[in-house]
Amino acid sequence: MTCVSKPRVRFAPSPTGYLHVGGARTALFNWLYARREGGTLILRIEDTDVERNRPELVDGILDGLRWLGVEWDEGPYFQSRRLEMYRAAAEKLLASGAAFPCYCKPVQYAGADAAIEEGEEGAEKKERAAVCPCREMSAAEREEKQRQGAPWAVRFAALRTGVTRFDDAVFGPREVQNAEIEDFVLLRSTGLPTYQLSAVVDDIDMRVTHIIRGADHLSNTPKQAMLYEALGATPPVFAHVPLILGADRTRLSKRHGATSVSSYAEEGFLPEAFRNFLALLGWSTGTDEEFLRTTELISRFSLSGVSRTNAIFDRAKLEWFNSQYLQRLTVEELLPYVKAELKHSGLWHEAWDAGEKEWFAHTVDLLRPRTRLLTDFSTWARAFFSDEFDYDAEARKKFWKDEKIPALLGKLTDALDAVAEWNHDSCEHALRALAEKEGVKAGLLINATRVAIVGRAVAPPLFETMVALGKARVIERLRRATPAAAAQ
RNA sequence: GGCGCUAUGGUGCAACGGUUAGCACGCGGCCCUUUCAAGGCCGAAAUACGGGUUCGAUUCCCGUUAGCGCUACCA
Repeated sequence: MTCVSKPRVRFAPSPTGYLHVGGARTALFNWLYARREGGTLILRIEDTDVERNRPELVDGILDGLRWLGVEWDEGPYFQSRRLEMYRAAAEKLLASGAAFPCYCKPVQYAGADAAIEEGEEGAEKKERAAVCPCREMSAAEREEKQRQGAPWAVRFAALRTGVTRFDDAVFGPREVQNAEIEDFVLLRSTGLPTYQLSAVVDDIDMRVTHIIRGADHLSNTPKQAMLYEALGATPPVFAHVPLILGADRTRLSKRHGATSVSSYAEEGFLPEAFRNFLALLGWSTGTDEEFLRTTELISRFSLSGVSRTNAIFDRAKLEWFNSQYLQRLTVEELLPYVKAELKHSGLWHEAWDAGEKEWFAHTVDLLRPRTRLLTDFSTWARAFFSDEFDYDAEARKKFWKDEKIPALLGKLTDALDAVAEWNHDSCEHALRALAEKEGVKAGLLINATRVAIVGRAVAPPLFETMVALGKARVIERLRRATPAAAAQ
């Protein structure tokens, strides 16, 4: 038996924006793989683009990962603090002839294609020869350029013949004609490395064994394979995962609404539900199973189950997963999330963590079958946690329509006030007896009462609601609602 | 433009040469019912197109089309 060393994987975001769902899914796959294989997850911040880099966003990305439950074992490392390494690598390549100094002007790119399509004046995409002219420059010419102090970058001398191969755990063995690969830049004229260089140097230095990343990097992987070769290192296993697209099949962006992980946290999604949903975007167990808790996700995860087709982010399904978790978690598991939600909306009372702990757990349990998002606890279920709530206009219109309602509510108040032992059955008995005596259907009174005590048409079954609220509250709210009903 | 990847209902996934093409979300209907959910049952809905290979193609090969990606001194 050969002893296979534990895999080392990494998630390497660049701080040019928040943590979006695509990055989150990549991070999740890396984490699942590391946990499944008993390996190590490294977090690396790729902040080598001084133009687009926004250091203040790093904390947000870290927070997003923490919320997601993706825990890294090493890092975060910052590429901006490892610049010497990249320079040394570039010099090594320069010395070996695998790279050369380039004095060309940077080619215009940003938005060039789009600008041309829009018929923009003067927009022109400049074509660069696959082989940079500087590559053939004589030593004398170079000296001349150096003496003039011309800015220069380090460019990789891509192989011109033959093929470059690498294996992808998802897409299979790949083979690319070297003639297709251009002389790409390794070190900018500013001395900062490009992605190609810094990623490879770091992955070698950090002994990364599996690179699990978005399929947008698939086309550039041959370049990196060449770099590994030139640097005298063995390439790791590559595993490119399909991209996540918006409903219009284009790459997810701000236009598609919420795309940041933090926005889902704020909207009231449970991290575990989000993980379950995200894991199934581009991966499956190979069976029909879908409801997979995190421990199952970890034990079932495998690179061979990763799909090769881009997936569209379906919010409706995410919401379904959330409602499932809201219902299937144990109350104990759910409580901390509800507590955080109520705290966030200013409805939290410390007593619910002390003397009224049981009441709180019971109420959450009562409410949860009707919740889809955590925020439901502080929006439609507000009346269970606060005396300050309003009467929903639609609900009043629908259930306080009958002119007998105000009188009935008044009589019900008296009947309930007379109830000695406040429980489900005594409340039900009092209400049904009144309905029968008044010759109205119980449903009429039930629905009107629900609106009166919680302000809306949607709530758990009435008598359970009454017990949860307690006698004093119910009586007080009925007295408050009766005139409002009369005004209806 | 060049190079590459992909292609099963509206969406996410199954079926990895032989199934009445399965599951889930969403959608429609019914049941349950005290509102609204949840739950149960039923239903509509797919192998992009054209050629091969094969006794037999969703599955293998080629082409077309479409989508996406890369083609930057972005990552």
